[in-house]
Amino acid sequence: MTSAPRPRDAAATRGALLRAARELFAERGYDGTTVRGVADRAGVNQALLFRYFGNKEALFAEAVTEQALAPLSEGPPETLLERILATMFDDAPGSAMFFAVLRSEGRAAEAVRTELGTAYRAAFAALAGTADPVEAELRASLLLAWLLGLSQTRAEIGASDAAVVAHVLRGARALLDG
Amino acid sequence: MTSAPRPRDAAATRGALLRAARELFAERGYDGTTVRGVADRAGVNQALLFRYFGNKEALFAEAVTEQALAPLSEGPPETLLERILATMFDDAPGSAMFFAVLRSEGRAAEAVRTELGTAYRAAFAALAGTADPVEAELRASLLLAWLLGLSQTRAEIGASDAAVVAHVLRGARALLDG
DNA sequence: CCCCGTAGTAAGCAGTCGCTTACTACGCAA
DNA sequence: TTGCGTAGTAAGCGACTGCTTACTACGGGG
Repeated sequence: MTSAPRPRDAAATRGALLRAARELFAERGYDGTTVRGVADRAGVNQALLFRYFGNKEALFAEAVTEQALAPLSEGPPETLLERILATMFDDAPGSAMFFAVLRSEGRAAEAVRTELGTAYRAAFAALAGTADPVEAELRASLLLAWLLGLSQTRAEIGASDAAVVAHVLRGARALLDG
Repeated sequence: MTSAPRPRDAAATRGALLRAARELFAERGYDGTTVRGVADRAGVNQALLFRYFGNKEALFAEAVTEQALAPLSEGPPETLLERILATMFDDAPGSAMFFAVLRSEGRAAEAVRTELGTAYRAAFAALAGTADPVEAELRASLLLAWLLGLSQTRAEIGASDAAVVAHVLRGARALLDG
């Protein structure tokens, strides 16, 4: 019952590891994700994970950063919030990547976290209805906090996704406009 | 350099463990807190922690539940939000107990988390400006999510606490009133 | 055909986790 | 004074963590 060895395809193996890592990091955050878990889900020997990525932290950065930044450049800034909310209530594996990063505590994921946080804060600040940049950034920070909290309590909100999205959109608009 | 043995005072030892546990759980959440860390901070042998509380989960429940529910009965409902925000930006150790609970992931802390979440959701729902109970609970859930997110990103919000509190109070009012 | 770079594997190391066990020693009651 | 319940201690168990090492075996270039 010993499984057949993996085909010798380094690129495919790397890709499988990245995909598995995205799913698990999104699901459980940094600390809650295990390198053994990633390797198992990818069907890849654990040692290969370290050969290709060096360590868990580097795997996290590579697996997560690009995809988490994607919504920023995937459409017009005015629809950023809608698109984020859509991925948040999307059940596709690894879709809520952005939130997995923010949720990941510990020093390990901190670099990625501040990078992401800064980028999104700037994007939201640009949407704020004020000329004062300090005020704009504050409003953006508050919105970011809200999104983070929503992503974490989403399972316990006993309302339809559509209703939640509608409320959040309205509240966010009010928040950004002061 | 062996330290003197602890005086034989079970109640004091138990109390020291509870205090240390509250500080660490508030600081690092459930998973991030170690029973060894709690025992060390309390200056108590690790085995005593298990004698008095059974296991980590029971220690968490006993240390945290009562204190986290305190704001609900400490003043009039209309000032609940103000009081929560005050403790959130209070630097006293273990003051943000409520948020430590919500932040703690994993099945272990789940019982306490849902208990707390339910209680606070009900309290906020009662403050909502709508007769529809479903709508009220939805607004309460969204507010709860916001508070959770704020407690986690508070360190990265580069504005004065007073400004944040003012914004949140205003936003929360708008959210609850629809 | 053989050699060697490299993809893949199996096993295990050191450290940490929650938790347990076996023990010492204090202090009150008989 | 002796006995016993219990507060406190030291050590370690098994499981799990991130990571490493020593190895096998595939496959293209000389």
